[in-house]
Amino acid sequence: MSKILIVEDEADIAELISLHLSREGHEAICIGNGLQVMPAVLAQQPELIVLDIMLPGLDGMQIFKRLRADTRTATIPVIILTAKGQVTDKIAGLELGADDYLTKPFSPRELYLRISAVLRRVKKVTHVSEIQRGRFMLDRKNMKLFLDGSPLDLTTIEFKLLTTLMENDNAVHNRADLLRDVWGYNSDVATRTLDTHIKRLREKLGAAGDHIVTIRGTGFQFQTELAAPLPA
Amino acid sequence: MSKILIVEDEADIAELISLHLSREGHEAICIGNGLQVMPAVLAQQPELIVLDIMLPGLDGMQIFKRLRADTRTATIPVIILTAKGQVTDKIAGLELGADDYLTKPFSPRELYLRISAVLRRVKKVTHVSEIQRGRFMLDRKNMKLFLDGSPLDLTTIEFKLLTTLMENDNAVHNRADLLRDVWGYNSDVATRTLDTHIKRLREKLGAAGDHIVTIRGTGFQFQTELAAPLPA
DNA sequence: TGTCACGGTGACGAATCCGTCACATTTCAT
DNA sequence: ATGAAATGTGACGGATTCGTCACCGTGACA
Repeated sequence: MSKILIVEDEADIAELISLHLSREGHEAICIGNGLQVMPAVLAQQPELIVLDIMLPGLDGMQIFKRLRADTRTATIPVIILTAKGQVTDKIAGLELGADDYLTKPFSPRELYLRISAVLRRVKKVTHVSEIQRGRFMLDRKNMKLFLDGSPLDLTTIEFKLLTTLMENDNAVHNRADLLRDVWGYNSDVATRTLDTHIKRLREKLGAAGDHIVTIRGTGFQFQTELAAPLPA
Repeated sequence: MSKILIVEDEADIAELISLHLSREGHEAICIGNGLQVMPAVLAQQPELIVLDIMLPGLDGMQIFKRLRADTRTATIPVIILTAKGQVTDKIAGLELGADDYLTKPFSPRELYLRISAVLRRVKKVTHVSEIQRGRFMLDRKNMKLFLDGSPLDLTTIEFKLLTTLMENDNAVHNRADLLRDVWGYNSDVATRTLDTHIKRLREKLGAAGDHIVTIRGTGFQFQTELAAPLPA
């Protein structure tokens, strides 16, 4: 969850991006490309700026330069949007100062991924390809799961579901979130499908399936450390 | 130059390996197969472990499992040595977690080559879940490929194959390496299966399939930037 | 130019995967 | 205790995936 400022003149594009980002859990603020950008940045203190650089007017480049020149804003990461075919030397030179850039048309999903990448880089949160949770080890790179050191085959969906649960272990994942994270938001899969896959996962995990806990009325949870059963 | 820990009971073999490795510019440390392995690993922090798994006693397997179970050592690549004819189910199950294995007798040269291969592979591991290569963007986390910003569905194997090629783009991947990296060592898939999947990949990539280049007699290569066709 | 090995391609059958449904079981509020 | 809602479970069929094979095209080399 990060606050992101979108500087974009085309209202529909801005809205599309904004919608997508908020759906992914970010806070998106949109403003047009103009003189009011700097004040907005100072007021909002966004963690990242998406800047559409309208090349004809070069306004975007001016803004970008000013952002970099001002001590208060110089460290805010910027992702630059530019129309296709305008990846000129001007951009190429400028790009060195930007954290990333994207040419239109692009998918909102891709922008989101770039944003995630930049934020992760900036926050210095290294993304590890293996995640360890108690007896479990998830090897994302090879799509393998190890339980107590021995490998276990999962299907694509099972792996993704378990990964989602384990990334935030001991947290409650509600059904809607899980469906969105695993299947994507526009998927029309039935909510019961989730139950089926949970069941299949538990089956494959054997006794360790206990780690997947049902939160009735809400969703599911991966408990790395199981609560000890109460003594009788 | 990498620090390599050799766990081997037979002193002459250990010495042979050690000698050869140091001659090739590595730092080799030898210890016997026993309880002191884990402490040694933690103390030395080797970049790779060569583990002789004395099957009769199963000690090696215990050690290997412990290595994989411990967060501090789970990511250290391990090459397993085993006597010929002991490639049993036990090994087969275990092998999935190892990075490579070699049956005795073997030539020091071969071991060195395997070590180099593993180190090369491991060191190239980007801890970023998205990798960008020209017009392509691989999203490992979501197993998606973006071509010029639009998403493209790949199957598990296709994704893994392409990932392997793209991680070391512009390098030649020979058939044996690809088969091992994508399918695992013990897989008995025919070499032609690789061709079929290459074909399927190219198909899905459409015109951009050109980026997958055949190196006749050797293997395949992913070229991020295509060489411009010579003018007539 | 002819030969042959290597890689490209289309097809096919088996296996797996996956979404859905119906029914069973559990949980919770009343 | 009872009924409704949520979840567990087994089964089914369609879709996808995958490995293999036979045949074809092509490049390398003599």
